[in-house]
Amino acid sequence: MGNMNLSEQEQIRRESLDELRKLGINPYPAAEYKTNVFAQDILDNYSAEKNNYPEVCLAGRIMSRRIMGNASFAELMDSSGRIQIYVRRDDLCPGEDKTMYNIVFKRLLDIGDIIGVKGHIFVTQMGEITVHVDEFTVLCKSIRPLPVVKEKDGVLFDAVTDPEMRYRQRYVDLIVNPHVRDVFRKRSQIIQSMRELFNSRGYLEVETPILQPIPGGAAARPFITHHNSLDMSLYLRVANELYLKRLIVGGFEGVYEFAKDFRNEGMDRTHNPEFTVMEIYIAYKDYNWMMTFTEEIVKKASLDLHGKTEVIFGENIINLNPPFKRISMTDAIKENTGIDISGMDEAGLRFVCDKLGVPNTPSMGKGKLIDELFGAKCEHNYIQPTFIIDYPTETSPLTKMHRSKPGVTERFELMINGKEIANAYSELNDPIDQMERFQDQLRLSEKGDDEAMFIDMDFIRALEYGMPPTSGMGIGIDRLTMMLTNQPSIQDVLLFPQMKPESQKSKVESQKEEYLVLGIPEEWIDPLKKLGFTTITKLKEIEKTGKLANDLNGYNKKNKLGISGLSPEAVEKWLK
RNA sequence: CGGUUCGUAGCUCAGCUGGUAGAGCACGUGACUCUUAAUCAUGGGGUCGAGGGUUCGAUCCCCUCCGAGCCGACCA
Repeated sequence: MGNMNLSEQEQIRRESLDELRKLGINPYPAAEYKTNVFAQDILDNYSAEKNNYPEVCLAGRIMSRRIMGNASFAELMDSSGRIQIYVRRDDLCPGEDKTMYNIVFKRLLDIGDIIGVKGHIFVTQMGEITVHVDEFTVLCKSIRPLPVVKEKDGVLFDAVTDPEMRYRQRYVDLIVNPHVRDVFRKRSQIIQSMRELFNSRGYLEVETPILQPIPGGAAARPFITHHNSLDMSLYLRVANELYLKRLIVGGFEGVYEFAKDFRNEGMDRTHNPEFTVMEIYIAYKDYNWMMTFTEEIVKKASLDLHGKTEVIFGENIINLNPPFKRISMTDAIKENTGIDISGMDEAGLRFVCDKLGVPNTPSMGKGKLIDELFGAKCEHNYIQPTFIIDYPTETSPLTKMHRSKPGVTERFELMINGKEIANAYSELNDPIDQMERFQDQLRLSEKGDDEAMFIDMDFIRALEYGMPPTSGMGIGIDRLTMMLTNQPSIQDVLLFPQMKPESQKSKVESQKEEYLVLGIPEEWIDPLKKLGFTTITKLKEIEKTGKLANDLNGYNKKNKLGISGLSPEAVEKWLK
């Protein structure tokens, strides 16, 4: 008896699994399978004259099959790519016993199965480099049918594009959409490129706490968790900034961390609750130096990835060749709105916001209003890389005051494609100023700003011992990857983007006897279950017996079951 | 959180004014020793996202819920 919950194809594959075992073939062998080549190597380097691949051994997943009488073709996909294989019955089975071809290869293997093959290379009449298989080994039987994607002349047929399937079952996405694997290889290359640069400068890669007693370093709603033995709340970090600066206090010249941060905010095309940021802090530097360094980081990443500094993003071509434009926030607002806000007080700024239709609330102070203005009217216009510099003091509580301009701080954000990619400061190292800024944040919080920062007294204590002048920078790895791989959604650069859980269907079913007891004829039990009445409880809930009789008769007719018809009265008796 | 579109076979999708669903691929069986979106013949496969309402009858109309996408709000 097959399992009711399995599809026909799944049942057939499980039967194949059993048959393999009966033939003495372990469908999930334990032993190492030694390969000596990847598919792409062969395709790139094979030469018929040199016969440079006399004996190959490779392993991969069967992606397509073209079965003929006594010889077949299939495609094998390994981590490098796909290669065609050719299996001929009399080569595979030189003796009398043709089981391995006739039964195992033709009948028991399926698309999705993983096998290893040994053989030699030849070129078909159609000119395709192909592995002529002398021997194959079953390495893993797949019992769930894989979506079949076909391709001709570069055009895909039946490609899996449903985002829900792609993100929930990323493993399937990675199997059937090779370009997806490529995006994640590039993501890794970007991180590698940055790490190489930092290490070559002698900066130290470190790890700092993810579970923090105070969620400092950024203004964002945190996730809260609980530590049982300490019996205290802990927060998942929203940033690692304050810990990295403690390490600069401790005497390291430069420290960096590729960090997962967590923010309990909304999700959209550029936001995921957990995301990756690279933060770096370097002693004796300022934000001007850091701008140049940031240019170098971005340029190198692009060169390492593409060999050039121009990248295509959507409809735009972005030029990542330094120097990038630098413009102060005030000038940016002037450039985009024609309004010069320099020297304006809170009331003046609020008037400007209202005039331009920028939403604002009474709890917003000067800095916040400027920020809103920039976010609503300017940010999206900076497609080419642009450093926006000199942010208002109020919204930059960890940043040093500007050396000459009053009311602003030495801070920059790098905008590319209208989105923030990086954020950096000349770090505030005056402990008394820092304490006052924290207290300002506390006052904002009391005024109703739920994004204001917490006060971290231990961080103040560290600054009191003295932190050298330092510049720090954080760069959003997800967004940088999006930009460099031309992906419009953050979900496309995260292997496992956050999703709501799938609802689990209950699989409880009533037994046959329970139906019989009610006087339901045996032949009607299956139709009842098929119509959704998998439990007696569900059946008892029905009120219109006429409809049920109608449904059952309809099912009988449709499926040509040949059961004699039911009257509504008979059905009514079951449910009395 | 609001607006909007969507959810049908393993996959990609049709489905008319409401009458219990079709195709291609995939799968089963048979044929075929260079195929490649293999081909030819033939067959099976569906609680039409879940629940409720209207109706003699709902994949279709109405309501609620679940999940997804897009747009907006929020997220400096």
